[in-house]
Amino acid sequence: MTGHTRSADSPSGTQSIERVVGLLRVVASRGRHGMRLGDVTAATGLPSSTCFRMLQRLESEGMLERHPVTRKYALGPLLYELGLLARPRFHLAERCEDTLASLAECTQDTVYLSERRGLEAVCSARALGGYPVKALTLDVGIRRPLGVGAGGLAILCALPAAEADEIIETHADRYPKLSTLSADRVRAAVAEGRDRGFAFLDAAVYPGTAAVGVTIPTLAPMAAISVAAISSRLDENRRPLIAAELQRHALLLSRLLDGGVAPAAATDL
Amino acid sequence: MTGHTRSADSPSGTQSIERVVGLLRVVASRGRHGMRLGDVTAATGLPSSTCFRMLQRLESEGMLERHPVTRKYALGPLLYELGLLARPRFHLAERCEDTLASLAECTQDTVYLSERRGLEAVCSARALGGYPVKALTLDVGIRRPLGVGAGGLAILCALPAAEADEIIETHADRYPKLSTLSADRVRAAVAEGRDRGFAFLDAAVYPGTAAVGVTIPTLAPMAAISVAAISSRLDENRRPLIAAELQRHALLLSRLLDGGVAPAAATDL
DNA sequence: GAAGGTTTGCCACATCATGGAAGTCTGTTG
DNA sequence: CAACAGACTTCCATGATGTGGCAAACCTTC
Repeated sequence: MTGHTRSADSPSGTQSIERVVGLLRVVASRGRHGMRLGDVTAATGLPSSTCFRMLQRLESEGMLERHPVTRKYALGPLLYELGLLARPRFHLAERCEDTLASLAECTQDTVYLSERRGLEAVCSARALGGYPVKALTLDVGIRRPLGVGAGGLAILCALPAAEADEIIETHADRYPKLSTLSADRVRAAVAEGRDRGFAFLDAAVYPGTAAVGVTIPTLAPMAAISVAAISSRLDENRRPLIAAELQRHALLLSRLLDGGVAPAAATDL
Repeated sequence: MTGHTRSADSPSGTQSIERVVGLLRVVASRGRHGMRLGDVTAATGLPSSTCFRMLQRLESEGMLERHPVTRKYALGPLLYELGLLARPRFHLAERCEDTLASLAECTQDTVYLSERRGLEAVCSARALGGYPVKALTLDVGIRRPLGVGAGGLAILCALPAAEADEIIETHADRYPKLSTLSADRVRAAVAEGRDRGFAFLDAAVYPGTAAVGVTIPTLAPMAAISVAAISSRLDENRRPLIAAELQRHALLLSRLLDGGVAPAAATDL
């Protein structure tokens, strides 16, 4: 129970569900790569035997799937199928599609849409630019602690300082595991981001890549868009230009969306 | 624990996971309609207090979502997001797309692809024909007991008689809840289907609609395609023609797929 | 206003998950 | 090739954890 610490209140007997969902989220955090048993135990802090048993059962139920040779666990077919039925009524990603594409076209780089989910951000859409060296650091669906990645960082920047700090503190031990970041570096990046007006990270997860992010104004601290590229394409000169373009498009999105506001995202906070 | 009875062996301590997944599957069986608490307790046989607690927690985790006014539970956003990452490597639906479309075009009616998952069939793809009155009895992602629906029925027909009987017996009490069928009627339909060479159901789930189904030869009893329409379009005259067309396309699919065989589907049986 | 369905709470009980430790399988290293 | 280390799997006694029965407050709905 490292990362996914949530609503302090465990209303009543349901530890097991919390754990199950936690496991799924942990596995999801690695995307389609999958994780070995050891990785999972490390990430969750659960004893390996407990972990193994649960993963095993989740696999036999089809929620997970394990590569026979690598022995890595990945999200399974049942989840895919359930997902087909779960398409939310308010589908932010869908409504942003065109704007993201436009941003990708004018920056030539990779554009991401991130939505806040509790203490994490989930990448819910992606658009590719034309530049031949692409920073595909993230797949659609991957969730990471707020602060890892420019989108999540922008969300932190938009949050009340106290809340942001609390979140960073909660994730303190996860940052180093997933990135070159530390709680301190995240705090610093948030502070800089607040001053500057946009979030920026260089080589946070993958060396040689960087990203700029801003929140979507009307969606307050719940959603952000970001542009990722190789570091050389986000140097001091180009960075502000990209940020301006991001802000322009974020504003466009705000207008586009102003009718309906996302009710979904309110999982818990 | 009505329907989703599975692998007799509960290897070890994991009842809770079995239950959780069972709940999700139950909710999924109603598609995006959602179910009230009462429906869920009825479908699972679990005491309402237990059921309520679990559903509540699943909701707070984002796995489920409940309509604030209807109070119906439906699959939640987290499942959608996890589903994005779980797209299986062997994506049968994707490979069948064109063939299904062709079948829809030549029959003018609705075409479904069903895959066996344990004791159920999941609808994994759909193609619409041009005829203006469409039988959209099924959404992609919905899973139902084998025997409800022409696709699942065709799979039963392709199974060894003993196994099919066992499955039907297992579902005996679910059939009446989901359809106008009974275990006996399913058994009869399977027998007829075996003789006839294709599965046929009329007014099984929705009055006035009917469907014809056949399995995909090389995918043995794991996948089927079916055509659904209003009953009047599937009378004694047209039915064999449709069946022939189905068989032709099933054969096409077999050829198309013969390279790779579905390794995934082996959840459990 | 009565009837059904839902939500909360309570609590004794035993089931069920737990996790330490021991066994087995890798594939890695000397 | 042998022996090791690390990761994976199994086993089992223990007690924490979820369970489900009951009943009371609550809403809707008919």
